[in-house]
Amino acid sequence: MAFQPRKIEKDPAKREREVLRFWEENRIFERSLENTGDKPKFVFYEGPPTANGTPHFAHLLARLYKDLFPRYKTMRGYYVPRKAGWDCHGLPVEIEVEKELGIKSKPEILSYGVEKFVEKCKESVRFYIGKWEEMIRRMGFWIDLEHPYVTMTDDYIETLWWAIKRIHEQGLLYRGHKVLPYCPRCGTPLSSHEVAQGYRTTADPSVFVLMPLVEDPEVKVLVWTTTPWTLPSNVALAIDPAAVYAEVRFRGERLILAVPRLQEVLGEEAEVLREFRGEELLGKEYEPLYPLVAEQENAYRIVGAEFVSMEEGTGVVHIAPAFGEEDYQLGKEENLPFVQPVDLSGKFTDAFPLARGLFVKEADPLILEDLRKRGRLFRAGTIEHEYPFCWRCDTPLLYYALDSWFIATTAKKEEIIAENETVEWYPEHVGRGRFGDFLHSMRDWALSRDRFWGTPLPVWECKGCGEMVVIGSRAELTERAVDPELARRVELHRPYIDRVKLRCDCGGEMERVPHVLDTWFDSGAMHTAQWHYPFENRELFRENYPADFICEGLDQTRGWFYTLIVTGVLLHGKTPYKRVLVTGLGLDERGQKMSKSRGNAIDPLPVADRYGADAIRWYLAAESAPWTVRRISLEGVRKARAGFLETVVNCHDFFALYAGIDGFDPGMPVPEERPLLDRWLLSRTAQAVEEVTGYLDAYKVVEACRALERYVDDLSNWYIRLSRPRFWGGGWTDGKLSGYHSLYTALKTLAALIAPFTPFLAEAMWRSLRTDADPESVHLAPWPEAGERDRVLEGWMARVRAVAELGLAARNRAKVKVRQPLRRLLVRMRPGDEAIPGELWELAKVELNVKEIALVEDLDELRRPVLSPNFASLGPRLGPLAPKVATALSAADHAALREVLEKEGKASLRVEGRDVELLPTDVKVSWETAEGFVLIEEGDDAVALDVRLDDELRAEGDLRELIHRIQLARKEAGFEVTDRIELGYEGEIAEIFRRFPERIKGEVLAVSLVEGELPGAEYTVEFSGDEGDRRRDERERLSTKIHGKSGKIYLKRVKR
RNA sequence: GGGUCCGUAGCUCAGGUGGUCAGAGCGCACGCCUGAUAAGCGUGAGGUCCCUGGUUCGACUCCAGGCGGGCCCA
Repeated sequence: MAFQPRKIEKDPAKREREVLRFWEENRIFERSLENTGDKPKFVFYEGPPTANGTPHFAHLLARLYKDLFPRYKTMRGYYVPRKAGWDCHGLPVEIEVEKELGIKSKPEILSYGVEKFVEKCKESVRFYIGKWEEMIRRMGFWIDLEHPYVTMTDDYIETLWWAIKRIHEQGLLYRGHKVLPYCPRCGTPLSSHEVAQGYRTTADPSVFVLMPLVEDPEVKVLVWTTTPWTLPSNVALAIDPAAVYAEVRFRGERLILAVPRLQEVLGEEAEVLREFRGEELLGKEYEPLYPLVAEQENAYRIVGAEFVSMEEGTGVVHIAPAFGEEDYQLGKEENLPFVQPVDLSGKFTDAFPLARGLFVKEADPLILEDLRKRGRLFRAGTIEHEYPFCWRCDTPLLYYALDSWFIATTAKKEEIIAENETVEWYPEHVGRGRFGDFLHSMRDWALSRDRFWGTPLPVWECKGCGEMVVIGSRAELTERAVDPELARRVELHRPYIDRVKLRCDCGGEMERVPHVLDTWFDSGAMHTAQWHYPFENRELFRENYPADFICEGLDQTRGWFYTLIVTGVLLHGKTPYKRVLVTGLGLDERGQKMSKSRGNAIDPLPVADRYGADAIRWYLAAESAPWTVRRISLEGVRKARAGFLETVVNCHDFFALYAGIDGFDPGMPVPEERPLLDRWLLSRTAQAVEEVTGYLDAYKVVEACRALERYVDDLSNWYIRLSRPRFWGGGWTDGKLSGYHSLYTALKTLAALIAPFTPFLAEAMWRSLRTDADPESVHLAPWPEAGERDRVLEGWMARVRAVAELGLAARNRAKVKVRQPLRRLLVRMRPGDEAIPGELWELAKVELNVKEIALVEDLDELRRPVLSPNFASLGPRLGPLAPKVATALSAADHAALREVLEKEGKASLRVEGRDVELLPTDVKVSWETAEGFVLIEEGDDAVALDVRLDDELRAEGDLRELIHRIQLARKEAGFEVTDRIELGYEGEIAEIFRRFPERIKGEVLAVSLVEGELPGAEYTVEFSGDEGDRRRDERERLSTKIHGKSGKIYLKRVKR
């Protein structure tokens, strides 16, 4: 097939859909994996999206890097398998289904039917997986969606069971209590984000009670609480051992409380009897309010705790382990008894007869009244504070110790921390700081949930003897099942699995405990469960553990990053990931966190169709570091396209246009001698390859993007801009051929370099540029090797370009159009300038449209200093003489005076017959450039442009203007760039035609010039308008006079 | 309350180890170019580099404190 580059489709949606179709029809992704199967592995783990909502823009962030690096590594010759994954279980899924069914509590689910409910959950999950797949495909994210791991499959669950059993075998699985915010009406604990939704200000009791010390009942410890109903469950008092406490006399009573609380609680009335440190109180016993714990020597004593606050209460905290997280922890540390006279519906049980059957909050008055009667109530009032309510039913939440299963992660804490030290974190501070800190403050993992849709906890218990067994596989289940046939077939979800009973050694029957697993365990164990290890794929697992690279949002610190490393260390003794790239949060344009519930989520698909997935990808990659908080703006996406992407397309299309016209083929011989401009481009291209490669190896995406932007700018605004004339001429020259080869190499390299970032555009370019010898897809191509650099040439070119820019600035200042040729540009020499070849200066000459560039030692001849008096200095020193000095100064020889001042540090000036000493500070120096020059100085660089015109220059200026107009006319007439024309002219402009007939014919592809009207002209322009007037449209500008000359031209295409 | 990140032109953001680093892109204004052309280029205006101290010959850059914002956790 002949080499045939073609212009790139401008509509991004259309372009990208074509590329998607190409990828699909030719199985490019699959083949990129097949081709690299024997290469070293670069292992990637997919953090599974929770399939309970539609993906939005903020989700793209991590996704982008999860695609970019695998693509890059693949091109670098690694094998990068990418198994997709879906996180299917969990409360969010249940809530989504509850909404759909219009129900909102556990009892309602039970009456709806757990089986039907669970089936609804599956349906919901499948629906959202479809939504995610659509987004992933459209954005060009390559991941194996055909063979994902799906956490709700029996195979996946079986591995999780195996994992639980392994953990149990290490003695790390135990049953305990966890205090959770709990809704007694719904019968379920709430997750933290649910609790956060339900906080509001409410009035609660504010109660002070008296706790007499056993050693001296006249002395009473003062204790404060806002939940009187927890007082019956009190088992201890906590104080801060380091704080100062006091015994005071107050209205005849002797009370103990913390000194910092004294004023607020008791006011001025209290008389301090003595002060002492809290530690003195440790171990003292007190008389309980309600002795629900009999004969327990551990209860009703004073203990120390870190959390005791001096901001509220009395500095003595009432401890009820059943009803507070801190209380519970303290209870465990101090081995306190656990008293829970409240059932799961929030009502007092027989254990507390006084309020039996009453809802706890309703029992408050009863308890207070009882305490008052017994003289134990010191004071009772109310307080307004923030308290959480159930977001579904508005019941006040209770902090309640629930029966729960734990993994003793703290037993492996040091090992986990040590493993984390080996992980490369980007940015580093997340690993050391946020994540490191979190590991140090590790608690045991509360593993179980009282819900329906999750991986069932594989623990069976005997109703008879209480024996417990952990099941680690389906085989084991079948072996012990009362009904092996059922066990062999049963789906491992609730409610199905709960029908499986096991035989107990005692002869009794075992039933499964009702819990399901925290969903984080599901995704956290994906490193193993994705392979259904150890039941299958043992080899695959070994080859793919640990991952070289994972990438997720910062919010996964306590989520996936944590659960992965915990399960990894517990199951395999080693971190499951070597390298983590953390992405920041996605905010909307106003800086609000983007989320479905806020209603500010942006759907990526319409944006992709409007600007292109590439534009979104480039915007996200180039805008700022992965881990920064991003305000996501559609305007930014638009600009990414308008800026970088369009420029790349234009560069390519320029090549495609001319290479097509000339029939260039990459197989053509490369000329021996190549212009310096081309050699520069090749060196510059090598530099770009080096930079982008280096940055990507260091996971510096923004820097890589910036390097690409600089390169494309050089390519477009320097190389192509200067090379255009080479491609215009007909026929083949070495220069033209070399130009095509150079540009071709640059573009093809560029296509490869941008492939990980903007895979669609890269592919479109590659498909246009590839030859039969190249891979079909840029994503099957190897990463470019950096060619040889010529740093000397790079330096020269940088210098020449800087001079050209200064020259253009000078033209700008002089308000002389580039179209008007000028005589010369003077350049103040810098060391090394003399070595720069004329060929390079030639480029600047063309760019600046000057006849000559002259290097000179110094530009001072073209300017002279103007000294003006500095009265701030002269005035104070010379007083009335100052104005006279000023007058004398204006008549002096400024150049000479300045030289003396500079050399001697002072000078003398003749003023009214006597000499006055002048100091450098006495004058201000400004410069006046010689007539006819414009001088521009920037840092050490200086140039002077000679802007004087002579007849010859004017005539050439006229010529250039005329040619420009004729070209405009051709375009207006709708001619093709290759069309040859006949040209007629008349009027004042005729003199230009007569003076430069050949140059005009050559430039505008005219085969003949005719003075006078051209018969059969297709297009006519009359130059008659006033040039001074701006703000005209193109057509009007075209028809103004040419440097004051009017006239008329006629154009006609020549039939081929 | 603890941890952590951030606070630089109207907007989005860059600014290794302290000394032309006060920058880029976009926007705006004004020009230029025009055979890449519903593209391209240049110039300009605009900022107490959050505040206050400190270290230093010198701090946007280091230290301390504060203010404001985000996130995680209590």
